[in-house]
Amino acid sequence: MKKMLVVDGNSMVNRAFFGIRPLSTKDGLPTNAVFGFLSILKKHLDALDPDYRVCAFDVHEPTFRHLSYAEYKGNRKGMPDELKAQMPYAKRAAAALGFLILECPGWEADDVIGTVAKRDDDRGDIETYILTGDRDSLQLITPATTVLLAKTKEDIAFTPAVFTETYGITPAQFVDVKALMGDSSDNIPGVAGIGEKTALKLIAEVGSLDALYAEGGMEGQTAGTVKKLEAGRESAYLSRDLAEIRRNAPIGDPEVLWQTRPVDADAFLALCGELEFSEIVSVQTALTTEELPGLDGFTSDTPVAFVLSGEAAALCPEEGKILLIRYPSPESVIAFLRRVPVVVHDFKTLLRTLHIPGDGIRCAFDTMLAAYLLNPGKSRYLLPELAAEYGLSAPEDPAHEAAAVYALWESMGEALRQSGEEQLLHDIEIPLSAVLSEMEETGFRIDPAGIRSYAAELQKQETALAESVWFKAGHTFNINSPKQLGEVLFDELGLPAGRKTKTGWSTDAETLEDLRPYHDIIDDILTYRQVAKLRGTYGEPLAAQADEGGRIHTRLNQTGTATGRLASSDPNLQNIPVRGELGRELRKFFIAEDGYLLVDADYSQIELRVLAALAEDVNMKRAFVEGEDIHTAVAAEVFHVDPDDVTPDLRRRAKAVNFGIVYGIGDFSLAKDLGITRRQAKQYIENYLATYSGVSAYLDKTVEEAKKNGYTTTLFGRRRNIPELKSSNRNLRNFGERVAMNSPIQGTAADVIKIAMIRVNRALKESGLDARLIMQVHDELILEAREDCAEEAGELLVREMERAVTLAVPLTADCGMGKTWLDAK
DNA sequence: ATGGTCACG
DNA sequence: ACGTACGTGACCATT
Repeated sequence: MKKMLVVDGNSMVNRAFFGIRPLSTKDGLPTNAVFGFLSILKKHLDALDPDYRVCAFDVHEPTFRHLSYAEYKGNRKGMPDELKAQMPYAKRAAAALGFLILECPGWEADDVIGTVAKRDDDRGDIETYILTGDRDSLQLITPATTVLLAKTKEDIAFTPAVFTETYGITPAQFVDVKALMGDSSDNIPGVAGIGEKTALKLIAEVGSLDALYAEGGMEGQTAGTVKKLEAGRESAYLSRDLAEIRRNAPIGDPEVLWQTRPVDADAFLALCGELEFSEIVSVQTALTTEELPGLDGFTSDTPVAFVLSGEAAALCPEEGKILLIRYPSPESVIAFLRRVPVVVHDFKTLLRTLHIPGDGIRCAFDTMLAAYLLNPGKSRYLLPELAAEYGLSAPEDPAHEAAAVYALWESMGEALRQSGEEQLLHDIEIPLSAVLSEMEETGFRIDPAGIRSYAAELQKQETALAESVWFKAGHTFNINSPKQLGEVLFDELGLPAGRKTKTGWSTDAETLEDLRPYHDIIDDILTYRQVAKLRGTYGEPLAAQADEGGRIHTRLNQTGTATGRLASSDPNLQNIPVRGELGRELRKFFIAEDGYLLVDADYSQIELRVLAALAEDVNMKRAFVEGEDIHTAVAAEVFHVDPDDVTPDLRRRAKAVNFGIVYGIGDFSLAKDLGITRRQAKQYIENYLATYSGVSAYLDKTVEEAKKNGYTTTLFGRRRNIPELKSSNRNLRNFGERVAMNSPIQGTAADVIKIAMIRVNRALKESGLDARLIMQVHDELILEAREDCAEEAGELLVREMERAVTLAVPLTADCGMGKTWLDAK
């Protein structure tokens, strides 16, 4: 759906005139109405971001088609000269902001607006928003037309539901109410003696003016009311004609309404100059020339707090000085960013908004990334909330946001020095944010048609499986509902129930696996689940998110995890199936551009290598230095066998132990994972910790320090607060201990690949190879490289990943390439 | 909005 | 006696 904003120009300029204290240029030209009108337009453009913009004006002073000029003058004061003088400027202002100006001689602005709204409604694919201060327009409300009624304090958005809630009638009935109650300001007589209350009550009860005046329509009304109605019948019908907004004004070619009009920065600038809106003009000039007038001592190496929001940019070069630029052209913003270092909140989004790479743009500080480093446990890092945390008042417009960013820069910079994370911000997170912006912008090509046919095949299987399940259950039910599924399995079929969840019996795959021997419905349910998951999560939704070029642009969230990892969303490309046969097929549809190849490299055992390095465990380091297979080496040690005698099963067990160590092991979970007794699991762990005593000592030390400090740190100083360690709840405390063991390992690995990404990106640009980074999956990086560059790009990729940091153990990366993600891995 | 389930590292 | 491996995001059903 497209959106259109239709503004009642006279009504809004009028409100601005009376609502804003007098202003004028030094020559005496009044400007307050234009200034206020601009603010109103800007506010609504920001809030609504409409595709089409129309502003209707009365051609002359409001006239009333049933009154002579003398009568009109008698009832309404003329427009003050101070307001009249501003009308041409108001029209120029609206035009500069991309509004189509509509004026229709002999027709009121209301009629023009009604006509526009009707044409939008007839087209059927436009949401229309009418901005006016005049309640008459409420009759124009439809499901697709909302009236934004301007009030002194706030606007009310009248949809049909809101209108009916407020008045007890439908928008279409409003004219009939007006016919009865009249409107003195519009010289609509109505029925003498009938006011708003009675009129609303009558129409709500009877339905319409016609019904009221029909045979028996006044039954049940008081004698007095009936008498007034009878006497005012003719006046009522005349009033209805007057009150009804006409929707056939000659406004010309309808297509003209549905054209998008860019903001005309030059015209806007010229207008602001004439009206001496100096604040706006001086800064606008600053962005388009080499100088920033009015900023003493401003050099181009001193960072300025910068906020780009909607259709305004704001600067704060020093405390107490804020500058607002309305509607700067993207070119001028980009030129500015190339000249002056900036302090921002969310650098990546700034780059994405402007669709530019980060090269040549100096980001001196990012308050969002700083806030994340100081406390990575939060779910969001919104500027107003951050400001509140640091005792600043809530910024309500871009200019004050810039002021808040500036103030936060000072206090957070200090906090970051205190926590030792300053380097992390400047050397890793900020440079990385520019890399992520480019990756998001580039996207990952998929084969939407391929995915759709894959999804259609899954759909067939899903339907067949559901029917089989229903047949075996004896009736249909929603297999996707754990509640209904539980009832079928455990109540009706009498299968033995296992674990409980908060809401009922568990039906997860692990539980169902144990039930396989009892009933052949289980097999179908498990397969159904698998197929439904693939179709529902990775089928149609993924295909639908591709752009015209077949590329999907995931969001790589840099502040989404407590450990320092990235998170991918909309869609999540970090959990595309790979483990299962059927799911892995999906990777065939993740492809390279024609003439290009995907180059995929992943770190080998990065978390265990990081653990060996952090723990300085000689035994484990030796295994990696000598290039041993770590799971085999651990199996040999823990199970006391010769490395040559390690069977695949022993290796599998050792692998599970290794995972357990990284996650903060417990014998219970290891036992469950391996299907062995708790006693045996305990023995495995003891053997492990005895063999790798450095790891054992390291984990103890890490937990101890975390308890003392309240946080853990990675090799590069990234912190994670762990308040759970102080909990009186033992489960929570245990959880805190596991987190303390895991976070430095997972977090350091995250630091390493982030450094690698920055290096890979830089090296690729310097090499001149036609290759670009397109995805990261925690220990894996994916490039898209032109076929003749792929080999070299792959070598570069592996080299930069392996050399990203120097640890006490070597880092190795394995590389593959192919047309599809499946082939490349 | 929350919980259950399941996809990934 | 108790609960029980780290980190994510999407979908569906239910409230």
